[in-house]
Amino acid sequence: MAITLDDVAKLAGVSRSAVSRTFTDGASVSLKMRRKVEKAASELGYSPNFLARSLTTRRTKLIGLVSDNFHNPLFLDVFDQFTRGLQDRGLRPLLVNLSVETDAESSAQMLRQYSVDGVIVASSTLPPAFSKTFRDAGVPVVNSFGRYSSDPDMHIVGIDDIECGRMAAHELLSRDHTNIGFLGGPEPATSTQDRFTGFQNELLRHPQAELSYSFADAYSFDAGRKEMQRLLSGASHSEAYFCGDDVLSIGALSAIKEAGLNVPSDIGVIGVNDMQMSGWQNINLTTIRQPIGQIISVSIELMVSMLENPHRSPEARVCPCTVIERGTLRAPQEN
Amino acid sequence: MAITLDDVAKLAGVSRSAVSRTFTDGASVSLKMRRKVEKAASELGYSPNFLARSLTTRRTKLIGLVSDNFHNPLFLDVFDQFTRGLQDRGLRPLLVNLSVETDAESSAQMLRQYSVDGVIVASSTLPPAFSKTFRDAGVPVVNSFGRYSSDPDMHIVGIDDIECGRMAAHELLSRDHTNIGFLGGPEPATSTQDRFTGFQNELLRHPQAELSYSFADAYSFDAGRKEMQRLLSGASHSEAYFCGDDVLSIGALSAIKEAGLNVPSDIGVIGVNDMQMSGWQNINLTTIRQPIGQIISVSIELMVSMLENPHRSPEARVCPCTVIERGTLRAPQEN
DNA sequence: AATGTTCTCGACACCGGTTGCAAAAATGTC
DNA sequence: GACATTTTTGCAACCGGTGTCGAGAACATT
Repeated sequence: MAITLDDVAKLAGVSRSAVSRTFTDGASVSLKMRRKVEKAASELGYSPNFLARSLTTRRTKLIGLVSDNFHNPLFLDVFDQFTRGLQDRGLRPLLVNLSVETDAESSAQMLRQYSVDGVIVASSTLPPAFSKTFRDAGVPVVNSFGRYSSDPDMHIVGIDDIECGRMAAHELLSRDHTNIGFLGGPEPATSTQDRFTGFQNELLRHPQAELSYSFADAYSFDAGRKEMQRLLSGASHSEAYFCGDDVLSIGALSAIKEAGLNVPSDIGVIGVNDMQMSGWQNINLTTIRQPIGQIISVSIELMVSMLENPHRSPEARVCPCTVIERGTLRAPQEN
Repeated sequence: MAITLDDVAKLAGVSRSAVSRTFTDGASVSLKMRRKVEKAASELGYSPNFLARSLTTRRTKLIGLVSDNFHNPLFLDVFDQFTRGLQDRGLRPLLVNLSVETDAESSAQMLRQYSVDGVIVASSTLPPAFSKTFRDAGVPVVNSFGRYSSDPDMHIVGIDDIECGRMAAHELLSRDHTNIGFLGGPEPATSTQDRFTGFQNELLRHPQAELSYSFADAYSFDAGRKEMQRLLSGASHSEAYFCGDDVLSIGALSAIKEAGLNVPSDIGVIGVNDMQMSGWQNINLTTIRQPIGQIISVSIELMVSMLENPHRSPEARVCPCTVIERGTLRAPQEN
């Protein structure tokens, strides 16, 4: 069924090499030859087999795209932008879903068996050990949405979660809130820990502020709602909350409304991410934007540069967050 | 860097074929030989190169997963389930994003260049011509979320949109609504047309019902909100709307609330899809569930069976929708 | 016209595997 | 123990390409 190099060579009456050359750029072929081959090729509808080619070139243009975030609406955008960005550069995403308890180790091996040129790990929760598997196997890897380190042992692109926590604290303080809550994501996640650290540090500089904190057990609507329900049913709750992420915030907002309380007059909420939905008028969440577009384009840029120079030394790139002021936090106090 | 068959053969002191055989199941190797090879292989950390293998076996286990729905939150679930389902069967999804004006034709060619074993087109909006490219090239293809046909020329899995429209009409009628609106998705989409047809047909059977209709220009929150705003600003609006999909419905709900109207007492809304978010307590959308889990597992099942028997004749499988009663439609009338 | 350069092309070995075939080894039978 | 039968093994060709190398063609130089 499939048309091969030989078929074209035969039809054009030239050598196999000649055909190969007209299809690899930078090869020396005369115009006459190229014409002849191209004519034969288009007659037969030939196009080269990438996989066979990869055997000798050692380049597949396949990039493993690994994630375990298939439940956070933010990641639909992430996948959209990654796939488009990779496609634009002629790279092909081989998608790996590590959501469920798939064996990470075997996924890593599988990606190597497919000779991927590189791997992008898009997750804030996958253990660094996973990414290191690839680095150790000599496969370029960049960890997107990973934890910043001043001395990274692989490429990392993400935000500064400590700074992010600090920003949130600053926003709440600037609105004269003193009784402040932290409703974090899953406690073991480094992003949760770092955001808490930054948040707490900033509050400590303001002795009038009182901090209470707790954690949801997932980044999900239900987890946010459940935890906020728990908080509201207690003896007292804080005036304003920094929630671990937008989807958690939206769950919390739902619980607040159900309890008959008003946002932002009774309780304020600020989230993180600024996913699409947060801007919807019926949600209108004040949040800290994680610049996913930038994170992704930087990740791809790093990947591409590693493909050219695999021994590029690891870099950690941090992308700046910005506060998106909407309707779930009262207006800042005038001074 | 990479360890090859030869390395293992040399270390084990056996032939290349012997090594190959121990790694392809169903091959005849003695236990002794297998042990020897496995020992050498694990010492070197060898695992076979799938791509090289595919050259002779003509099987890559690569499945092209093509979609243009990277903005509908429903599809995060879709990707989650597709990737997991494929992985579970040892297949690897090569993701293709056709959201933007990427040339569909060239994407199809690229997938063939990567020798994918099959292609799953997950979209209700991509033209059938695209899927046919693969069929004509002899590549198994299944069109998920495609339009039902009684005499399909390729595998199609989806819902019966006409029936879906009918169900929506039935629900609205059973609540004694007479002044009824259809707020459809993009007009050219076959799903929009079919749902409208079914909806209209059912209403025609009830002469007291009055139908007005219009279309949003995308399946998006903004489009739904904008269109509902337009409807509400007009001279009169309907009592209840069947919206083309959930995200459209949520946009419409937002507009309704902004206009100071109450759901479901002033206006009722019913959507289609039942995505995660529709069940969130602060949205609580009454909707017609599209059984995506079933659609996906059937799609994968069909794909797998085509891999075994490529000339299986095309089937159209329709999965049943169900009404999910929540809070955006008033209670049915008692009889 | 003779010589030197630069291009272009084909032969051939290779990439990392699989597989048909025949020889060799193991097993069964009497 | 001799022979037939089955199983296991290695050889070599092949999958669809790439890339090096040397020969010959084309062109330039004197």
